[in-house]
Amino acid sequence: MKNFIRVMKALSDSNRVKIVKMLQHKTMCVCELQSALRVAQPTVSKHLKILEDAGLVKHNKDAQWVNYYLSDGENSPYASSLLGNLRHWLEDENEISALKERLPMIRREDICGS
Amino acid sequence: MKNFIRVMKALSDSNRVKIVKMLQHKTMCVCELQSALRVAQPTVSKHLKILEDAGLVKHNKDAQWVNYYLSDGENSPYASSLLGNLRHWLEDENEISALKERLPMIRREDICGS
DNA sequence: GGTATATATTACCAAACAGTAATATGGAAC
DNA sequence: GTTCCATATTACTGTTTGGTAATATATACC
Repeated sequence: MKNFIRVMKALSDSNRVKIVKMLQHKTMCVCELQSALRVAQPTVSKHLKILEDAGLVKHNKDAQWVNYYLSDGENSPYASSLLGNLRHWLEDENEISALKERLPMIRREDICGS
Repeated sequence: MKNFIRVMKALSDSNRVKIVKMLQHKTMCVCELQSALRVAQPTVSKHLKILEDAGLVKHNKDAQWVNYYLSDGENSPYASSLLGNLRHWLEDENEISALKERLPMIRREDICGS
């Protein structure tokens, strides 16, 4: 039950859902996500922790950057199923497609290590 | 997006998930749900409103009782999908199976109109 | 009509949550 | 070493949420 609730809660916030939808297109570091969502950096870090605790995303370190990417959900059938559904869900939402269009312009080199 | 968030939020609370799992077995009125969950009556009513707003349950009136039952999710692909998954999800959880065992003993005649 | 009962609504409280600014951590580059 | 930069953590704030008690609504029964 707790794991199920964790996944549902993680997907109950629009900024976290946006993060998942963006990570469907590419692995992103924190500063790229921050730039895409236009929120403060600690806010992004906190959201990522919640998504990771729910088994929805993972990360690995690349020098000073931390790259986040979608989990395959191997450890949670709930995460796995929802991630699968989210591949096609919300594709037509303006909030999401607008983000998707901006994605190619959001590059680490232009934002962080300027 | 708003509808998706509404469904996720609705399923982010263990008492609401329990209500859904119980309604998989039978239509129930508020006082039966209250007795099963052991919470105050307004708490149940509030949870039911949240579930209904998300398109997960429906109700109809039967004299002074209000019977709640699972929606078929026709108005929300998210509700529909989650309700489908919840048919088999959480079946092995102690919290859920304990409730299920008590279900036959929870009868409107014994609780409300005593 | 009046009373009893099932449910919904309101008003309120404590806990959880999303957000921020300030600070700490840790690796890269010098 | 020191400095710089990306990220995480802490401390705090306003808002949301789950819970309750008290009250309102609506229907059944007399």
